[in-house]
Amino acid sequence: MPTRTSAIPPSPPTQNRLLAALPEADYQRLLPHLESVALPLGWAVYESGGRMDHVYFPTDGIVSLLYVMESGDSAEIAVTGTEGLVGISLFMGGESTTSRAVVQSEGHAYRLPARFLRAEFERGGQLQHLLLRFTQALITQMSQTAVCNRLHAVEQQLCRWLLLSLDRLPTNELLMTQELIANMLGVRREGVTEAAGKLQDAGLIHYRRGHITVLDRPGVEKRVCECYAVVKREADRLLMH
Amino acid sequence: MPTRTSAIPPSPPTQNRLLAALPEADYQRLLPHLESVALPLGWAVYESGGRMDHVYFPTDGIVSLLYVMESGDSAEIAVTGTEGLVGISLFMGGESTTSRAVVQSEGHAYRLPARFLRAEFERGGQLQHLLLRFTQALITQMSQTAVCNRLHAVEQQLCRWLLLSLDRLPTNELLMTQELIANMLGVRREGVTEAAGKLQDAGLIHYRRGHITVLDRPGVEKRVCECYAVVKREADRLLMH
DNA sequence: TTCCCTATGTTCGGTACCCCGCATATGGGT
DNA sequence: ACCCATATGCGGGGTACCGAACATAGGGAA
Repeated sequence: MPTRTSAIPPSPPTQNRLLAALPEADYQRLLPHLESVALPLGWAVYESGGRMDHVYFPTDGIVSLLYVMESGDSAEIAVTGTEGLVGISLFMGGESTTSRAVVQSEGHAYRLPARFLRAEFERGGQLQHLLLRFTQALITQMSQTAVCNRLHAVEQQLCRWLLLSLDRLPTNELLMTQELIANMLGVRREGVTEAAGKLQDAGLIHYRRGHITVLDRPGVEKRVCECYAVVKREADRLLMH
Repeated sequence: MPTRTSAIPPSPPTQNRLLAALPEADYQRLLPHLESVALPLGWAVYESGGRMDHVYFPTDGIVSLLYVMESGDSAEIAVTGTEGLVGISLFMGGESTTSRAVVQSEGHAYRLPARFLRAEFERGGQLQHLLLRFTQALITQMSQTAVCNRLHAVEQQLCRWLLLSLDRLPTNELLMTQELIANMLGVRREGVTEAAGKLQDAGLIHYRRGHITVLDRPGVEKRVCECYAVVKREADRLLMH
């Protein structure tokens, strides 16, 4: 998994919005320490409770934060793409988290050694500011996931998931099986099949064996619960630079 | 609601574990700016999206963070007591959050003006460190709430809720109606009645009109899902001073 | 003490989702 | 071009929870 090279070519660090928002001086200080890495589909950027040596700033692709129960059941907690980073516990002070980070859509990232990030964070400037605001956006996403999991139907959650994914991709096509989506949403695969079938019947999406294409985004937005808008609006507010 | 004084007498600031963990110099600097306030049952410490002027460090009582949907349905996202504070968005940089903070069990807090907290946070010392570690513990709690809401039965969630509340109270008795618990858990009141009935039949708890007493805590711990232990362990790890 | 508000108990039908098993078919690899 | 791993479709039976409506009873206020 880690050796295979990705089909998508690497991008400059500034394609990550956090890195792009840094003042030039800060950016130049980080630059020599940024290492380009591929994010192959399915790769676990970090495991639950595991030691973390780097933070990852994606320049494309999507990383899911999810929790895996003892039983093997899992559920997604939040997603990150180019708007953020993976590894907040390194500057939050915990060194590890209870969740797992898995590449949901392949891409690339620039990674920074933990001690270096911490040193920069301690300076307390714009980088710290940006990282904390991103963390708050992530908190909003987690909160809304909790609420949505409790109160909304699978079909609405699928819509939310599709839109959150689309927001982090250059195309309107996702490479993703219904089985994997089920793992993310924490429901049975058949539940996803049924919900996706309804959306397809309504002409909103089209899917075939591991590919999902959103044909009518406004239509999906009409079916999604308010959770999507809450997360989106808050992310825009907090990450607007 | 805000004018009624609480039945419980105030406590020194150091009864809040974050304040107690501060180095003496930092604590002395904060002390003149700490203002004692009552946390009456049901009071909204802050509203969703509302302006926040203070952070609150509880010395007793419990504050719930919850989200209220457009429909009026609500669900709890996390709880805080003496181990933490209410108002993380003030130092995270967002100034407001999408959730609401409500006093679930009456008590007291010391509050600190926002600008003062920010100034102290910018110093980057132990206070910053403590606040960020607490925030990560809160993130763990939110994540686990999301997972638990998706995968576990109401009875298990009730057990989790009872234990998280007990951990923040000096007694084993909660003043709380089933209706309010239902709002927290995001389920119908009848669902709580049924789950609580089972626990009472098993001799684990006893309840009467707005009072719940946990008689057999180990018994409740045997019925709870793993979510409680995950949250507890992570909180202990992160907040151990 | 009495009254009445409100917390709790109970029931009924409906539905969304689960669990299990198996059928079908797609499309990448050889 | 073929094969086969695997993605998707479909069914039946079960259960947990919902929604609404109503009965009962506890206990604070007068």
